Amino acid sequence: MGRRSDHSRDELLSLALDAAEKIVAEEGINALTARRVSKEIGYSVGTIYNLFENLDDLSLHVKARTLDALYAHIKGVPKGEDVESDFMALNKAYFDFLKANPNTWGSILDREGADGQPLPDWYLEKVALPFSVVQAALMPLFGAGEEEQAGFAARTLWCGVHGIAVLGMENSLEAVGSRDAENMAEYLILNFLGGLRRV
Amino acid sequence: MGRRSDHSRDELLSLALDAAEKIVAEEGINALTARRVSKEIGYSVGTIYNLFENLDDLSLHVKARTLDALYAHIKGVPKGEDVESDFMALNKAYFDFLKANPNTWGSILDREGADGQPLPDWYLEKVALPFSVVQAALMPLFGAGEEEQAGFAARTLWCGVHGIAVLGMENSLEAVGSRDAENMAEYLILNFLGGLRRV
DNA sequence: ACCTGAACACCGTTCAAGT
DNA sequence: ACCTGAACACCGTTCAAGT
Repeated sequence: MGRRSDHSRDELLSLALDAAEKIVAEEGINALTARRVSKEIGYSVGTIYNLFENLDDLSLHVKARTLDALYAHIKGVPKGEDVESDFMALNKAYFDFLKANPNTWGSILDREGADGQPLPDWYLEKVALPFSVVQAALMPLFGAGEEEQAGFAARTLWCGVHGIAVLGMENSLEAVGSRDAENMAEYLILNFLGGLRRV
Repeated sequence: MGRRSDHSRDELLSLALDAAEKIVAEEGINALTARRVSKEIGYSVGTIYNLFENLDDLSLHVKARTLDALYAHIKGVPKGEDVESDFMALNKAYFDFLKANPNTWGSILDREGADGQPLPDWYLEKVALPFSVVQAALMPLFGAGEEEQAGFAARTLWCGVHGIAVLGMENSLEAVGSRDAENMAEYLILNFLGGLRRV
């Protein structure tokens, strides 16, 4: 036994997260186990617990990577004058991302505190970033100084889109009578924007 | 060992589902295990597999009970002339139900086919019932013969509300900057209805 | 015909023991 | 200081053996 020093702590973290990300991408979140990751990187189980608090912590870091990738993917979406078209572009970028990462997505925003623990701050900040993109796209419908209201609208709208996306990417939208989640999301967005414009 | 005939098959099903429902209500879906249920009803693990295909099947039956209860809870909500107030009442009934059954709710509409299996028909029918209530409440905004379009709108809107509810009932709406899921749902509904009226 | 429980192949997590 | 792997207390699922 004993130290190996084959890898620095940072390298080990990278190795473990790469392996975990791959497992989730290929086989879904349920295939992610500490033992499996340890085997994949050629270290013992104990080492995983040296790197992460527990399995929840490990999976939180995998999700954080996905949030980073999502933010990178949507923040560059070009914007024009027309709020409606901007949102359609945003919606498309969002669904493109989900389709490219169906397993990795899934339960990103879902329950974390299986143990009732609140989510750590560094994670909450990552969750907030994609919402800030939506908020920015919504600002043309709000006056200067109404950022807070726009933020509320952004969270409302995108939680709704997320609900549709989650039910759509998993198979249960069939349960609900449609397989076209992306169209439903567009319909939700357009009517929501219509309602905002109506005032 | 051998048969005991203490209970008929139907009684056994009832006992098992009652026990399972209680476990989920008190400790969440993750506490539901075949061994635990068997212990609770005083039979061996094997008997659980005599009653249900597997743990997924058991949990699907628990969720089905929850859907029955939800439908019973919202189908009697009184309706007036005003679509907006009808929907506020519906929204309140929905959230009252979720608050009363936080653990039991959770992942009702979520991923079933962990194994990739499609959901069974008897379950899909139970999922559809609550949506039919929403569709009915939406009909004043649609012409006669537009049932299908109203159905699409109902699924869109309520998937959105569900998304907000799921993120709100679990703790992750804090991740999103608000703890008032019910208000967000109302805001989503009112603007969506506003958009529909705008045509 | 039903019910049991040992058996198999897994888990998450800990921690004494090694280098 | 790091890494190991046996140990503990669990899992889901199966199926020969009992009544």
